[in-house]
Amino acid sequence: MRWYDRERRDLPWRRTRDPYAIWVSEVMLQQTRVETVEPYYRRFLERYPDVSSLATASVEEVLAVWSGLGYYRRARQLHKAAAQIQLGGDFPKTMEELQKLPGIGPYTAAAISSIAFDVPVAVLDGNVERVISRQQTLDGPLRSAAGKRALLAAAQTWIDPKRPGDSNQALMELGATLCSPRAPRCPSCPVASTCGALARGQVERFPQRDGRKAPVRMRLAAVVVKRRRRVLLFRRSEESDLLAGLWEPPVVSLDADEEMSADLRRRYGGRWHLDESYGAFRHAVTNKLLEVDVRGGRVRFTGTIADRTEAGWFLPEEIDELPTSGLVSKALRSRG
DNA sequence: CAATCGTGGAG
DNA sequence: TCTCCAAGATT
Repeated sequence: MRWYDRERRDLPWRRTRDPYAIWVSEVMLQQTRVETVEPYYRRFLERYPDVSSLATASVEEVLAVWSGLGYYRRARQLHKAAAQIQLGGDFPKTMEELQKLPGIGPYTAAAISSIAFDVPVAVLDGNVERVISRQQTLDGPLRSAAGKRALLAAAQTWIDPKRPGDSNQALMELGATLCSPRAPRCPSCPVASTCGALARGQVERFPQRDGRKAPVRMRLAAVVVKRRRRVLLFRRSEESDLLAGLWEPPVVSLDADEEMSADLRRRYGGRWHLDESYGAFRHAVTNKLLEVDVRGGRVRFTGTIADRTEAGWFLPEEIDELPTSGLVSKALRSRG
């Protein structure tokens, strides 16, 4: 705690104890770095300063403000939960109440509960997992339920009942700034003298890495079509597993040839041209549309335009108000 | 339990 | 350029 009081970063969500603000920050911080979250947090709270303003906004607008932050389900759930909170009256305080809200799991519930309401419950996030597993030399299967329980129990012993929120944040701060996954700064660590992994000279071996599946690589080309300052965008279907409901320019897979059956490739080849009306590519000869369905990394051909999503032409300043992915919002904003 | 959801920075 | 993975939740 002495180390934290001395070294803690001055972050916007550490300047408030408003449960709503803490909640927003915690959801944004899920799997997302502090530096990335900061500007989004400021913008979000400016636009939606309280539960009521968020609850009455449209999902579309909330998604637009969220554009570029990723994991868009979080924005939908935040919006949905705001409505639930407003109906319930008081802001939920306990782990149990908080976890009933969409988008709030064990970590976020403990974080809000301890930081905003002084409830002495430990959080278990990636940082705490790493710090504890190193300090206690817990090399077991961290992914298992039993492993999580052991870590949580250990984390709980670090909680200062007088300052639950700060002790949680201290552990996370340690993991984020010194006890990093790679190249940890052990010489500066306040608990170095008690660290089991350091004593063994095996800090970077903790926690045990889990075998990760190789990602599917896709080469995609986004085509920016401009006509009198306006840019062509189309809207992904709400049912899409990926970037559902978000706007984007026409996108085609550069690996389409590999996905095409040998037969189709022989007969139709790659003579596609952009169909501006539908934001897809139409084959020069067959008049078929090339629809890019990113689900499963597969490209499909469709013969109809019936299931095309909405399309439109937008001015650069209008794009800010649309729900888009980071690729679109950042690229189009910076390059017009 | 394991897969899935976006994006960006560090090493 | 490439790998790893971050203040996780959900199914």
